[in-house]
Amino acid sequence: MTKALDRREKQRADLVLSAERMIATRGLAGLKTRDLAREIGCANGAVYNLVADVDELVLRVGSRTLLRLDDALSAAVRAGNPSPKETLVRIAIAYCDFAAENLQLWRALFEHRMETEKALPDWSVDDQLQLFRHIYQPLAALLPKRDAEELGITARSLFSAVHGMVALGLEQRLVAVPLPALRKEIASLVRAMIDGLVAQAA
Amino acid sequence: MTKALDRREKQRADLVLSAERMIATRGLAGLKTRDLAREIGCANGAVYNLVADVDELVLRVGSRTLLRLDDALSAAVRAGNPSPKETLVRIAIAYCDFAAENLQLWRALFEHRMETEKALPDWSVDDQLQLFRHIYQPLAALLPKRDAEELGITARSLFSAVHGMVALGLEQRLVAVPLPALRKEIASLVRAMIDGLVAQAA
DNA sequence: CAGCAATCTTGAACATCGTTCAAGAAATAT
DNA sequence: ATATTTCTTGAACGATGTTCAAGATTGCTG
Repeated sequence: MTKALDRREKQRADLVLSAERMIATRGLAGLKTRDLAREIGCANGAVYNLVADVDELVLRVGSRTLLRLDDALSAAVRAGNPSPKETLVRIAIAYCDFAAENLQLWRALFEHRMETEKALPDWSVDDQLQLFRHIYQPLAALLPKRDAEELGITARSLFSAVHGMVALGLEQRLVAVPLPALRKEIASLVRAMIDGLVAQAA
Repeated sequence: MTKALDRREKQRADLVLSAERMIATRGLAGLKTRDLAREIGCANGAVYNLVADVDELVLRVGSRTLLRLDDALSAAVRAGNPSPKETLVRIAIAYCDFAAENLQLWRALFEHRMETEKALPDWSVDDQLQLFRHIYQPLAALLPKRDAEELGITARSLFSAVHGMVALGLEQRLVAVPLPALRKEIASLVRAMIDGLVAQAA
């Protein structure tokens, strides 16, 4: 009994890893159930014994990506002991670097939710909310007058603004921005946003 | 001779309009060639006499959306005669409002480019570059020391940041942000960015 | 260990797409 | 009026996500 379930569990893990590799190399659109089945050595129909549908699979891969992103941001904060302002700049740069290094997986995070209207499972929502905590703490130090709710909103806005710069910056279609230039732009605008916010608060 | 070409031209326009309606009501994923053919009264294969593929169709719809967006931003700038700073805030709010009012069509603008790897036709790229000019002028007034290239980069960064706030803010999945609250957040952060940029320049 | 029941796995089949193309219809030229 | 060119049609193709009845496997019991 447990033997069979263990095997299922292991095969499910294989499936998620295969899906992750496939998205990383061919993009979200390149994820095909038949190819996955071949890679993990089962019939294409068997994929649906491990996972309800591809949506769940993409969500599971997304969860892993968010976890690695969280690690990357944590590492950026941990290095050295800079001012709150420079910590926020580091987080922004780390976000940019992570997106650049994990381009397809990072894109899948945002491309996918657009397609489906189904509600996200709780574990997936939790993953996402965790990201803001990196921003919250340094922001609280910079804006001591703001209450928790205001800080939460501002943290989300800051994150969104940086996300936008990274998203459009890495979109090579329009104007190809070299990565170092993008990093500089982001650092500069993050500093401006913080300076502006602090000045407004005074 | 011209008779047939005229009819083609008219049917092509019908096709684009039908596609626009379909994207607006059902989203980009709800765009189906067979439904389009039925709506404009032709065989499904005939769609490919009017347009090379759905990509081109989506791009044509996108061009119309960008044109309307441009109009909306122009109108926002024209109203009253505010300071450069408040002009930039108005542009940001107008962008947010346009996205909210044209949610599916606006999303299609960014969802689509992610899927295809083909190079965009020139007319489509031109449309996009035009948007930055609204931001460029007030920014130049605020940052007289910067040269044209720096201003262009900063204008793009500002646009990207606002885009990010709108994109994640209208994504109802995570935390539902009421539109008025989103508008306030955007106005506040845009003012902060501008204040910060001006202070840095001094 | 044998036999039975429950469960899992399989791969063929289904529905839905975008896209193509040979054949027939229509328009134009002679 | 006829011939030639052009356009239109809708059936067919190849992919793809998903389902499901039938067969294989596993786990339990005497």
